Amino acid sequence: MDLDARKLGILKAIIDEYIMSASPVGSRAISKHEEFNLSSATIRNEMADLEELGYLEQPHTSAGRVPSDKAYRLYVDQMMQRAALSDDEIKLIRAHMSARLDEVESVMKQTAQALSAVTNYTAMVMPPMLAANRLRHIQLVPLREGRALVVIVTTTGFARDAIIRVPEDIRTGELERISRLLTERYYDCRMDHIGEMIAKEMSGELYERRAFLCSVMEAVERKMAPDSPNVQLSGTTNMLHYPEYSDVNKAKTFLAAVEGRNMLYEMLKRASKLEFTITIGNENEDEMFKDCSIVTATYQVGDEPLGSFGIIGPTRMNYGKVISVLEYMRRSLSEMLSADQDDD
Amino acid sequence: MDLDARKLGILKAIIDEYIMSASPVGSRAISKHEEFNLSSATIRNEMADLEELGYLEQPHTSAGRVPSDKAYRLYVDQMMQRAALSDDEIKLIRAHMSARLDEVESVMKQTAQALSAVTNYTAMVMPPMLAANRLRHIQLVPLREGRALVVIVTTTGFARDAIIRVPEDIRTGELERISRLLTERYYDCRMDHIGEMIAKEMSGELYERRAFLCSVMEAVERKMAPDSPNVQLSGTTNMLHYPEYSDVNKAKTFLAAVEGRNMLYEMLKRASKLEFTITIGNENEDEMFKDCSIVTATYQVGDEPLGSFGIIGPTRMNYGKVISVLEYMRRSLSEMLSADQDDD
DNA sequence: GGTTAGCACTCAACAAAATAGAGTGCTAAT
DNA sequence: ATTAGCACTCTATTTTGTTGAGTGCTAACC
Repeated sequence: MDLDARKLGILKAIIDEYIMSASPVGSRAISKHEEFNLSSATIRNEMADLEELGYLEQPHTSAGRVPSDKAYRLYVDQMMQRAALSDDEIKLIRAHMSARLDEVESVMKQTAQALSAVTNYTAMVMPPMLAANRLRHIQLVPLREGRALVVIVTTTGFARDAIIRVPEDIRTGELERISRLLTERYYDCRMDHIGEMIAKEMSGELYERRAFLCSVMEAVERKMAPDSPNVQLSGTTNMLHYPEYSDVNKAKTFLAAVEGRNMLYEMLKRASKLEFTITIGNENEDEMFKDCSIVTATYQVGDEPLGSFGIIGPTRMNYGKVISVLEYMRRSLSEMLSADQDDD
Repeated sequence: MDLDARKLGILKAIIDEYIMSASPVGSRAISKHEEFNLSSATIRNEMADLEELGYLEQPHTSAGRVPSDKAYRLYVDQMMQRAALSDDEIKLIRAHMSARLDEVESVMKQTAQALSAVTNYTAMVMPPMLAANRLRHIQLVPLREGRALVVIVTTTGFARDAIIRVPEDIRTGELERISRLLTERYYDCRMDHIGEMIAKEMSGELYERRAFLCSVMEAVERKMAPDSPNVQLSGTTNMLHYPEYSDVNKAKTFLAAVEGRNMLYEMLKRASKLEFTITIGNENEDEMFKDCSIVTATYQVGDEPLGSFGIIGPTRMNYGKVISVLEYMRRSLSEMLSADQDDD
């Protein structure tokens, strides 16, 4: 007994139906599909086979069938068709993204909002990893005694700042000189290489201040790396619409898992190595997400992946739509970041 | 019939009991309090009176009584005693605040987390309004054609940046000169006065660039103002622990209201004019929060209020504890911001 | 007068029993 | 290979009964 075309068709019909309705699909419902033109009894036999093959599950005898994770995997890999975005959906996304986008953080926020609004699932967006960006400007600003603010600007217009300690023997004037020297020397260098380069620096004024400069770069690097609390979340409560979460406890568990953000951050970081990922139910390592599916995409400038973003929903998720939306967003986000970041 | 001492005592007992148990309080439960030494029948009579006076409500005949918003108001104004923080609670707060606090945003985040962890309600923290801060340094950094990044640092060590448009006729060198001029001229001026001052500027190089400088200051001012998405939220899911929200729909409504943040932001902004505010149930203008109570406090540097933060919980909230916690946080936050913001 | 015991009454909450309906698996006929 | 038919299973829903906490009122009590 193997998966012939008819079984595949029936399986797809069941999955499509279940994604819509969220309740077990019976043989009668499928037998009504005209393209099969089979009686419910025949469908029943096929369903029994599909169950034996591990693609369907029965919540209890006398209930319809529910697709297994294995079935969703097959569906995603082979049978699913992408759902092109409707004009309304594109309009909805545009509406969310139309506000001023002069700051990366707000782009991330709006992206998350747009994603959750179109899909009705939970969206997460990881801010760009700036390691591959290049230095444009570095400025040390003296504050009160023994403290200074370091501001870094990259060629793509991202700025980060951090408060640092300044050794006693550095006078105010020198900070300005160091700023100029650093900017000059490391202009257009990859951010993640500068620290190393300074450590190796062998000559001139910079050499003498090496220890201080290393502490500066350490602070900067800490700020360049996106960290878990910076993951933008939106639509966490969307999940409460779905019958899967009509039980308050399930909802609580989900929301708590998501609120922590750490897991999500780890997942997104891992996912940023691939253009797209789809992880279904049990494929998720994390116990909390065993009955969720997570779809992610990566955004980039040129060939350099900057970060990733994704959707969390029930395994019974509208994969076709979600993937289309992510694809659309991936493109527009990448465009937005590599082209202008206008201020109005 | 008026509120004599005995009625007041009974009312307080009922409120205290209801805050603990969340279920309607019956006459027998109160008659067991030794300090009254009255039979349940007498209590029943008193309860009937209290109901007539509007302090108690009955979910249905044959259920106990539940305090009304009016009762909570009386309780908060006159009968409540503050609950001093236990050592454990202080330890818990410290644990949340001990991580590196080199960035204001992370202080806000941690404050929110600490608040929600100690109180088990939902916490919100509004970032500081920097209007009253004074300028330390301003730097214009050229990016690609026609764009620059402006970075502002205040005496208290806050930094903000924004991308701005630069007119064609300004050469790169001039940006540097303008930076120096601005820093020199407006050093130690209140942030919210600089824009005005520039507009009035009548002489020298700055006069010629007035239009450009105004656009710079406009961008800066936009960034200085905290906005609704920057309100830090924590413990939104805490509410799901309480029986008030065991119904998924109630939970959904609450979470949706809170996720928007706009309302919260508006409330916090209004509240930042007062040291403390307590708003109970119906006193909340917003329909969504008609069965919540909101307690806020303001943090400041010197006499200047910077922003405020607060707790949202069921009207049946442990007011004494919440107020103590907010008082503690208000003090430590104000200290933290006016003293050092160390980087380690 | 205030206080209290006593009692009939109310009502939500829970549990047990009855019913309906959707769906299955199997068998025998086509 | 397909299908009609039927007995069977099991959940979900409705119905009915039961319990217990709590009330309001009255009449007795101090």
